[in-house]
Order: sequence, then structure tokens, then C-alpha cells
Amino acid sequence: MEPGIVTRFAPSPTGALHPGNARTALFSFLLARSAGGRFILRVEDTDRARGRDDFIAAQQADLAWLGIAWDAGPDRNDGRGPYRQSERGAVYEGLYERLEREGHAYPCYCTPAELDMARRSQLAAGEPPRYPGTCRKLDAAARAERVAAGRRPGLRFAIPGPEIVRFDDLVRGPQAVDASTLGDFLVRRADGGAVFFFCNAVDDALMGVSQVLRGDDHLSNTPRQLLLLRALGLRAPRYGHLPLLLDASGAPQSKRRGSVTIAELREQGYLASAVSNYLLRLGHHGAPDEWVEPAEFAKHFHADKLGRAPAHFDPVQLAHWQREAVRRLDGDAAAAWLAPVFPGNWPANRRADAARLLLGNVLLPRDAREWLAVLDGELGPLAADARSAIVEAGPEFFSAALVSFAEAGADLKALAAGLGKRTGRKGAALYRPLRFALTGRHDGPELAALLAAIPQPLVRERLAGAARLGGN
RNA sequence: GCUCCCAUCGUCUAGAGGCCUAGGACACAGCCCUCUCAAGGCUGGUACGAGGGUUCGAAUCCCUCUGGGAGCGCCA
Repeated sequence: MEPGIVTRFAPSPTGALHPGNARTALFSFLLARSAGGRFILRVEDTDRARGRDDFIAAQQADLAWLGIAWDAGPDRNDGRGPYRQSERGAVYEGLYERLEREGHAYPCYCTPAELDMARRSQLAAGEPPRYPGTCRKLDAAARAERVAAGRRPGLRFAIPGPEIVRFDDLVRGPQAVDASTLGDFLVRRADGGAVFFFCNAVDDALMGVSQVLRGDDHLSNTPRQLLLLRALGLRAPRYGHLPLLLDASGAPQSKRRGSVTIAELREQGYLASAVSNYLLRLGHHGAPDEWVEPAEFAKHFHADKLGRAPAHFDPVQLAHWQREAVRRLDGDAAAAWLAPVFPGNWPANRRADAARLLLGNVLLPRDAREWLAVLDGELGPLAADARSAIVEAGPEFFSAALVSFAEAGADLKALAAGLGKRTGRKGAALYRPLRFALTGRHDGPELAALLAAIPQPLVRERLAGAARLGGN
């Protein structure tokens, strides 16, 4: 019985999710969805020193926010779990035993200091630093001696004799690696903990994962996992290695360099659909140039259209998708999006009106903040362009505006008609000074909508102020 | 150090020997539209890292170099 496509995302809870991780997760999720398969989430928390539970929750929140939904995971066992590696010790125990019994692994008593020394001398001799095989040929007596000395062994996988390991990478195509260049690697630490190469590969197999999309950095390690799985008689997934995501500057993304996290993007007000639309096109050319609704993503994801060259995370491109996403917000969603910047005492309908009004001129909620002053506050000192436009129009223009406003109210069309009749101005000559007097700035939404949104006493105040200014 | 991966406009990319005087999107510039900004329409500039081959013909194949990245961990 063919279970179909199963993919997974397997983060270790050692930090916040970055765009690179998120993109790998998204692609894996879409790979499964596009084939009607299943997507699972596995937490690789074998490093109890660096892992933190709050990161697990944070990562899951980020994934959920991006619309990446897992069919099975730590919170959702389907019988093949548990999905936290820290809870899978019993599963691993049996495998360690088998590996050792069948001669695929051996206890290693080397200390970190000894290993480090070996590495240094290999490096100095111009050789790749590999485990020298010290404990591989230890006899029973030698082992007993080390145990008696109080040494606790790790378990090391024995790379079999010379051979060429071949696999067909989902994105790189056929690969061939000489196994003799591989050193015996640890599968269990001296403290009993599982090591990545081991638990990662084993869990994929045990959980029925059929395709693995992961970072480029795992490409050269793949043969180890293939050899290990074969020794265990487990079926290996098909691997696909995605190029790493770089910063705009071209450097690898890293916490140290302050690369943005998904959580930070969300806090800044980027919309999930904007981020995911952007991610969908980073190193993947299966999607059209136009906006795609997240619900349609799976239709536009094609594993054979994954790029091999590293992509840069570019805020300018993200801004484009953000603009597209903002444009698509409806009234309620827009009001909710801008809620953080609205005054707490604004009623729902005012929020919705203001949100609708501002949508075309706002990329992030913080951009709306300065518009709030225009809508209901102090304009502050006038900028040079505003001042000169107002002075140019002159005091009688604004006096006339005041009269016209008294007649027409917030109906800009009527106001402009009356003002035009009184001053002989029309078009830009009329609207420009009006806009500056009312908003203090040259850009913004339709003046008609603005006029309707600004409380009338404020309109009078600003027109009067402009009349005074023009008189000076 | 050794091994491996990658290399087209500023960015994301199309391109699997002739369809490429290299196409699209974003960004940028100009024009149109318009009360402004944005949106929309039109126009424009900008790229095959370098050098050798192979071929009638190369962005596409091969080699070298350069540049970038990764792996070689009792990190994942």
C-alpha cells in the first residue's frame, strides 16, 4: 500500500524562525499539499543545553501564522509519534542495540580532548579532519580497560568499505560520493543522547517521510544518513537540498548579523500572505508574477522548479508583496490590522472608515500613525512645501474656503464649487493649497474622503490657521 | 587544509546549442492619467564573473581561474 507523499519540517528549538527556515517549511508543506500528501512537524530537541520550550511554541506560532498546517506533530500524534525527539529515547535504544549487534556501530571512548587533538594534527597535515578510527579496532580487553577507567562510551557508526554512494537529489540531480572520504560518525553521545545524523534520518524513515526538503548545508552529509538507513534496513526518503537564503548584503542569514525573524516581520505588521507570497518565489519559479492567494499556493508549487543558486532576502521585494496584500484587505481586516495604532477610544465604525481611507497610503501600521494626527490631532509645524503653497494661495483664499465650508460642509464637491466661484481657482491651484492646509502634506488619499473624515471643528481651525498664515 | 555545491539585470528569475541584437516581475527614470501620493497605462536604462576550448553556431557543453557558500562536531 503506497502511502503517498509525506513531507516534514524538523526544526530544532534553538531559536526563532527565520525566512530561510520558513521557506523550507513552506516548500515542504506545499510539496505535500500539491500531491495530496501529508505534512508533519517534528521537533528535534536532542540538544537539551540549547533547546528551549518557548522556542517550540514560538516556531509553531510562526508556522501557523504563515498558513503552514501540519497533519501530525508534537500536538497531534497520529500513532507514528511521538514527534518530539526528546520523547523518542526508547525507539532509539532498540536501534542502537541492533546497530552494535550487527557490527554497524561500535562504542567509542575517545574524549573530546583526544578528538580535538586528532583533528588539529590532521588539519595541520593538510588532511580533512575525520575520526581516525581509534576505537573501531579495540578488542574486548581494551574496552574493559577503558570502562574500568570510568569512561563512558558514545556509539559510532562504522562506515562500510569503499564504495560510491549515489542518490538522486530532488533539486541537484544525481550525486555520487566516495564513502571512503567519510569518517565514522557518532550516533549516540556518551550521555546517551541521540545525535542528529542518526535520529534525523531514522525518524524520517520511521515516520514514513517520503521526501525531505532541507538546507544545502546537509548535502554533503546525506551519504552518511543513506548508509546508516541502509544498515538499519530502513527506507530512505528522497532528499532535496535547497540553497541557503542570504541576506540582502549577500551574507548568510544569521542571528548574529541581526537577520530579521518571522516573528519580527509579524510584529512590524507585515501580512502573512505578503510574507508567504514572497517566500513562494524565493528560489522557486513555479509561481506566476501576479499575486497568488495562499489557498492556491499548492497549485503553483513545483518541486522541479526549485533553483540551485542561493537567493537573497530583499526587503524591497517583500514591500511589493506587502503592498499587494494590503490592497486586498477588506474593511474589517484592515481595521484589525491597524488596531495597534488606533486610539483606544475610537468606535468600531470610525476605525473601519479610517482603515479604508488609509489603506492605499500605508504599507505598515506604523505608517498610519502619522495619518492619525491628520485625522484627529495636531498637524505640528508645517513643512516648507506646505507653507509656501499656503502663502501662495493667500489669506483671502482660505477666508473664502471658510465661507464655502460653512455652506457646503464636508461635501468637497460643493465646497470646491463655491470656493472656485469665489476665488476663480480650479484644479491643482485650488486643491493643492486646500490639501496642504487640511493635512500638512502633499500626498495622501482622496481629499474628498479626507475632508469627510476630519472632524468639522478641526477643518475650520485648520482653514482659519491657513488664513492667518497667508496673511503674514 | 581537503571535499562538495553555486554563478544571467540592483533583487527574484526565464533560458535545457540556433527561436537571445537575452524575456518577465520587483525596484529605478521619464511620460500619460489625476487635487496629491499610490494604483493603472506607455516608454527607457541596466545582466550572461574572466579566460581558454568544443561547434558552422554557446548564456546554454568541457577545462582553468575568480568570486560566493557548505561540509569535514559528543551542534542541528
